[in-house]
Amino acid sequence: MEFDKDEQGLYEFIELLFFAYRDFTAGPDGELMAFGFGRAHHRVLHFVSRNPGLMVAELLDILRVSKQSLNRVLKQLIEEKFVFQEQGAGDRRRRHLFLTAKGQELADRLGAIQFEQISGSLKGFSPEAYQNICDGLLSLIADDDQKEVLGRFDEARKRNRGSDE
Amino acid sequence: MEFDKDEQGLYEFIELLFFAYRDFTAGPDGELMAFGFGRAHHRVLHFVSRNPGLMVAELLDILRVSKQSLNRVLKQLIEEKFVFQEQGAGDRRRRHLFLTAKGQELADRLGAIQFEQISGSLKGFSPEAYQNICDGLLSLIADDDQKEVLGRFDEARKRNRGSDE
DNA sequence: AAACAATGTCAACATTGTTGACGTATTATT
DNA sequence: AATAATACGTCAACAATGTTGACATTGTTT
Repeated sequence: MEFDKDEQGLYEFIELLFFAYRDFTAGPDGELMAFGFGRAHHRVLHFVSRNPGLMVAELLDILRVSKQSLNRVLKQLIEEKFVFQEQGAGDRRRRHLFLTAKGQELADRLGAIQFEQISGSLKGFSPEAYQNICDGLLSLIADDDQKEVLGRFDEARKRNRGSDE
Repeated sequence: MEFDKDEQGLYEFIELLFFAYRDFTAGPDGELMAFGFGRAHHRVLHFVSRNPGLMVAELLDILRVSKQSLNRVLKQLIEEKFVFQEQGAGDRRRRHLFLTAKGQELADRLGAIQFEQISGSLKGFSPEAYQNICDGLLSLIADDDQKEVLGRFDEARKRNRGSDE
């Protein structure tokens, strides 16, 4: 049996996604503006925080923006010492990205804001319902990208195994 | 019983929402570019299509942008005859927005692209799981806005009752 | 008449995206 | 060793979309 795909319902789904994303991303804006940063900076902080040692090329693939566009915000984050680079051990062309203590602190603060939003919104949902939501969002991601996303989830979980629990 | 709110899971949720929105909104871009339009134009076409007779002030509240920003794209859509205005019957200061035949055609084409994306992604989900996803997205919307969103859903359903079925 | 409301408009500017061209290390290939 | 390819950085110009501030128009309310 399948979900009900009447036109009304699909239009409502589109709008729900729009409004949810609108309200969800608006949360950390205040904190970011205090540093003269925007959402582009937030995205970099987030993904470097979650994937320490991330290469520029990988970040470009995640964000799907041009390297010039990324470089503009990355440069600021490096100059202002929120992010630093390390030359690759094997291949020294590669630059691995990490957060400084200052960068990690900001990333964590932004994460905490979003944690509260999500927790507040989804409290009252059963684990099964929550799992359905996650599965649904994953399915909305382009097929080719789903593996990459899940792969990074695994790596992050491996990385944080033992240190958190 | 509640959903599992460990840090890993919440970070993953944030990223799922980011990637889902990224891939979902990218779909209609090609079609839009053919007309020299962008996502801002798409949003106007979508909400006017769904809420014929919508006023400018309401559209501003939906999109959460400045009137100057909205006016720029709205002006183009009106000049190029995708949208037209009608003076309010009671209060003649108000401008009610409607799509022309050309505008409706484009809006429908963009809608069809997104319908396919969603249907393709969510086929295989049970109606219950689908309902969980919709409920979850709704909950992510700011409390004050949820009523407005649901109110417009109701109006749209009333408007289309009888004409579709 | 005066105040208020809904909309439109002009101008200046910020953020974030784009493309094109070029430079610099570093690594891989021939 | 020479050449090509890779990973990254950078300069410049430009486009889309957001912002604020100021002001005009028109219509409604008091």
